[in-house]
Amino acid sequence: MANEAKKPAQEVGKFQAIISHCKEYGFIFPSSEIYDGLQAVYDYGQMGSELKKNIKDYWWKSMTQLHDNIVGIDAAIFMHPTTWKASGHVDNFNDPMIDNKDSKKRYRVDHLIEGHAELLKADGKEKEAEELLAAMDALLAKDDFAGLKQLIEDNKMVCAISGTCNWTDIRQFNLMFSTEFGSTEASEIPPAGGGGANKVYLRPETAQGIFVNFLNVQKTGRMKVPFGIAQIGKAFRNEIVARQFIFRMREFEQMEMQFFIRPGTQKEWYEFWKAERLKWHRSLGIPAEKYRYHDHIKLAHYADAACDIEFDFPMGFKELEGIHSRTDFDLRSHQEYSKKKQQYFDNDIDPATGKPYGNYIPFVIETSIGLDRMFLAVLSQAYEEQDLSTPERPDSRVVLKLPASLAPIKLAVLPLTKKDGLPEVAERIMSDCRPHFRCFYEEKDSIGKRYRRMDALGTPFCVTVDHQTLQDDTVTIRYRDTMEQERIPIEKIKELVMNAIG
RNA sequence: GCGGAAGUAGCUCACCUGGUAGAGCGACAGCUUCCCAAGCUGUAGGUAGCGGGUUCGAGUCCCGUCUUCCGCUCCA
Repeated sequence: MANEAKKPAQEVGKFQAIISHCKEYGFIFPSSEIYDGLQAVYDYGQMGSELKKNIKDYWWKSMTQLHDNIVGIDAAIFMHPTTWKASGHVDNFNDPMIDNKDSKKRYRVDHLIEGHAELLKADGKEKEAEELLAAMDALLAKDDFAGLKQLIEDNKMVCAISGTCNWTDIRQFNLMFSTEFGSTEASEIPPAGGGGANKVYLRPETAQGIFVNFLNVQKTGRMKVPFGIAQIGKAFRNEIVARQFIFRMREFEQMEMQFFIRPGTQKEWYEFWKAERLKWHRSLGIPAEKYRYHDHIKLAHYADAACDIEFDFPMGFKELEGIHSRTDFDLRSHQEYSKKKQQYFDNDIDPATGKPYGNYIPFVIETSIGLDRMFLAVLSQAYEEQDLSTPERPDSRVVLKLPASLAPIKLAVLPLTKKDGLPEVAERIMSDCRPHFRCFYEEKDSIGKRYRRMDALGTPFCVTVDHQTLQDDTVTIRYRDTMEQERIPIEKIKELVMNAIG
């Protein structure tokens, strides 16, 4: 990843301010806060859960409703343990680590040993290098950490920084959280199919729920390639360093879509979804310069092309969404492990041969966006501290310029005073609008104070009922972003808000 | 994981050299106010992160621990 210039202190301050704002106005709370919190876990509050849900709905609708060839599913978080063998998560993401006690530098054990093997080769000791790597593979396969440490010490492998051979014991870094399946602990009952048979994982990505249901959906939905399956759901990953608020959490939510295509067409579909996804982001009205692509050079084990859509967060440009060309890796792997064919029969005529394309394992283009990251992107883009001071007196406001379609509350209904029959009129407006979108009624405090409170929550519209309303059935509508207001008939309110929220 | 800083009311902070906690904002109830916060009255809210030690007495000194933030490291 390209190195970013450090954000100025002002931006760091803005990030802090956003975090505080989130807590103070009921968007996001630290998990289990009364017990000092749980590292890298957060709860969404009364406002945050609305905003989050609106982002979800916006994505879901644009993916499924607006694409005839994409359907949604909601797969379970628990999956058969073999799923994660097939996906490569068990083998590829369980990295034994070792620390040098002098330099405090941490290494992946395999990287350390492979590095040493390279040195041997450079010395012309090809045979020794091969033997070393073979010994490592054998020990890794057995999870023999003591043996691996012995191997490192026997070969006098030293830390590049400290130059010493003073190592800690080897520890395992587990990407996935695991738990016990069944009501009895594993130790009390004999494992059904070998050791650890009762161990299940909390899924580290939602994608596998889609892959294992590929044929279910294709057949029951009579889907024809190319088609997509979308899913929104929780995923869980142990993070080495989990920080930066909701940007990197241990429990997070993904919005993924796997698009199944004819082999050989992956390049064009990859480009298609790359462009399509950026279009989606821009449709929210966020400026284009806040986004950029970042192509991956080093690819994950399942991909033949990958890029991120990065967003200019308060702490710099960071990954928001990934678009990956996953080849047929996942379906092919599931076919091998499950012994169930994961093929699709394509009846379309191949112009090259004049015959149907026939049976094949589809290739896959994945779009995967972090819902929590999207939340943070939307919020940090919307957050603004404004200085409204006049020569007479200082004044300021905090406003969330959220897209109206995403705002937790769409309309505030405010009687100018709480007597003279104004609340009764306001209540009528509430009853009229409540079924259609989220409204908020407030009669306490001065009108200005109420406007500012709504600004802080990102409410795009406030209507105020005053004495003139009693005469001519009009109200003042006040716009959040411009703070301008105008007079409109009561019967126009609903229509105006509905148009704005799409 | 390493280094640095910080943890006192919902928020921002004060209490200097140890004597059983204060302010502003916010919240709530009311008054006032007829269109953009900080007008008036009243009320609620803290065993000073947690544990231990020193002391007649600790928010204040010492040790430990947890959490958060900043930097470095690491990372799919």
